[in-house]
Amino acid sequence: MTQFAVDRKTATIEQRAKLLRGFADPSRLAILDVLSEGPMVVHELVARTGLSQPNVSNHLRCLLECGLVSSDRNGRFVRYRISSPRITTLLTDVDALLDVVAAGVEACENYRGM
Amino acid sequence: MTQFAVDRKTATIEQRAKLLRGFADPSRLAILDVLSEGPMVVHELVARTGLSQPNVSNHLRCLLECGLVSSDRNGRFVRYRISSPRITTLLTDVDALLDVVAAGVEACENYRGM
DNA sequence: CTAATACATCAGTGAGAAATGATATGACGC
DNA sequence: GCGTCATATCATTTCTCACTGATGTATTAG
Repeated sequence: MTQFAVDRKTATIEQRAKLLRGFADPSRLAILDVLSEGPMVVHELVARTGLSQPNVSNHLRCLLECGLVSSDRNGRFVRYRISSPRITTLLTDVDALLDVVAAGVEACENYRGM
Repeated sequence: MTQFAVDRKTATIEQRAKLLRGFADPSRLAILDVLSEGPMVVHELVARTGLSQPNVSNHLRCLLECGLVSSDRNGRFVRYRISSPRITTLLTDVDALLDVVAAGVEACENYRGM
């Protein structure tokens, strides 16, 4: 039974990893952070994040395909917004966890140096 | 003020990305998933996850440095456990978000195929 | 003291994604 | 129609990380 439980969850572990990869990038986190203040068009996101325009567009496409943001076109402008409040909840919990493990994360040598 | 808020958060965006990278790997998620059932020694984790022993040790070191797990030695055995209930909360939120965006995540072509 | 077990570390390799620059599409003003 | 602005796509380069296999260290048994 325990073994079966592992097998059953293994299927969704790949999904979890894929979803978390969607979040685990400074550029996308910056975009989501700005979008948490409200819907915004692309050139505003470019200005607010300091990222290049193609870069922002690429990340937005990624976030859009994954369903993390939604968009609606108005003339030349495309406005993006966070698609679900559960995303905000998740990011809030990340910050809550960082309150506990921030020092350890800072010290962790395994990932690209900050 | 808004600009300052962005600057203030920019510092922690790197932390968030780094923390989320710690989660965004199938092997580490599998380890955390098994550990959510209770503390366990390394060779049990190896058996339960099907990963190689050096691989498990490497990921455990990563998780340990980041403060996501803690360990205590007992003779030849080292027992690992999840360090904070907030980690479980976070993983629960991931599953809750997947309930909404699972289809989009599946369809997303940007990351490594499953 | 020797061997075996449990775990950790290291170097090398390969896959994959992030950023950039150039370019393409699409909509509006003139 | 023409130029321009807003956004999207593409190709290339670079960098990073996950896995493997071999080896190192610690602890217990005999």
